[in-house]
Amino acid sequence: MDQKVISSAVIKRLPRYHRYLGDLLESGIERISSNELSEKMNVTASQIRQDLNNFGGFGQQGYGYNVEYLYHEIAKILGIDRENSMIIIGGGHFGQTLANYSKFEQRGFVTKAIFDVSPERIGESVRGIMTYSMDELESWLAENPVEIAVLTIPKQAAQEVADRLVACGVKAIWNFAHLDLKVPKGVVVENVHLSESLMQLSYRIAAKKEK
Amino acid sequence: MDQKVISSAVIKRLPRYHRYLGDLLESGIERISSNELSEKMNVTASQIRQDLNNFGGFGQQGYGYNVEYLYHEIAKILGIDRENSMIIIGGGHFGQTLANYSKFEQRGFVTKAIFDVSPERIGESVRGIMTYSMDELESWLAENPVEIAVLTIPKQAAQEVADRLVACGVKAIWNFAHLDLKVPKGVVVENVHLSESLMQLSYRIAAKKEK
DNA sequence: TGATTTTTTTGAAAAAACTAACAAAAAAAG
DNA sequence: CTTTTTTTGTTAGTTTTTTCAAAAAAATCA
Repeated sequence: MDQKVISSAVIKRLPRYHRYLGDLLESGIERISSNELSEKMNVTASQIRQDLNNFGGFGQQGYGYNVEYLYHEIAKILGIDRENSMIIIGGGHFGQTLANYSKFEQRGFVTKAIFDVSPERIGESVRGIMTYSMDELESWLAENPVEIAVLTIPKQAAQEVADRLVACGVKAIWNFAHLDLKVPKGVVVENVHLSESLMQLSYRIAAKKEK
Repeated sequence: MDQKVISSAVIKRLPRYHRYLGDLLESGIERISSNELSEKMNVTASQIRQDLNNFGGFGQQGYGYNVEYLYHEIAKILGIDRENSMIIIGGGHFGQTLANYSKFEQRGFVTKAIFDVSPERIGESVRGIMTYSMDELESWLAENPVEIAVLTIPKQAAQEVADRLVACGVKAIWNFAHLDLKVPKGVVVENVHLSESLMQLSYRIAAKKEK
């Protein structure tokens, strides 16, 4: 029923609000006004208020926002107030690094398994997370449905694997492969293209030199 | 002299154009019109033409764009037509993974050294890239200036290290630490906040369920 | 209680991003 | 060599996003 579409510009800012509120929470600050927060975060107070009001009124006139409450409300909006289970496809350096990264777990993103094609990796485990053969993908997922599949495989294999994941009912892909995946409507893909990020940095270096 | 400021929305799209042109080049296609490209990339032809025209007229009426020429021109704009040297600060899993990733090298991003605080890592090497002590950072950089420093350290240490890097003349930081770095004007920072990316994915999963 | 603070909410203005349209140039066709 | 077609470069128009302003409401604080 909550049919209003929130612009992606707003969504992108939410995790940052959440982070700052987490920092405030840690330093024991109980309340904050949009004005104070705007100074810390270097955005306008108006934008903070408007962003938050997309989801409801979390503040109180004359008081501001309760840090802990707002922190948890944003977590709810972001869907990180519950467990999100993940599998990692691709047990190479990158996949293992992500499996190793315990910060994700603290946010509720729990990696359940790693899948890989190469026989020597199968059976290995990282922090207790087992590596299975890609052949077992379908049967494993049938028994253990997950929210998110993380793709850390070469782009040549990525589309085919994505198709298999979608066929197994996976509805969200965190894609590190350097291509644009084609998925049916209803499946969400979030891309992390590191080389593109690096190129943007490079552009800004180059652009500065020209001046 | 080239004082026109290009919007970051345009910059973000350039690497993607470059990638598609690279694919076309590999499949031996010599020319392409903005219309054909727009179909492949799922953007409007108008946007492609306008984006490119920010940097000059690379096409020809009645012909379209020469794939190879445009590919190299975009590379020039992005500053990836030359070597960009990097150091990685933080020799943990993530730092090592990035050092291992040879794709960056193919694009001209060459990692020269890794720096770390923990004694057991110092002296280790990844693909011939040596790990040095953080104590050696200043002296090493004095001898070997680099374009880009990659920060893959915990956020607690990140600002202090960034300050040291800036003091050594580093002008660009690729930041994986989960905080907003404060740097003087003239230093560029490109953030990769993986947990924020994951949260955006999580939001989209949660938002879909509500319908 | 009454003055003050600060959000909520609305509306409008300004800026940014995107799309559509078209003249001009080149290529292709006849 | 002329005409038609293609397709860019560029301008104008539209939509989206952001910023700004201000009234109303609610809570705080003295």
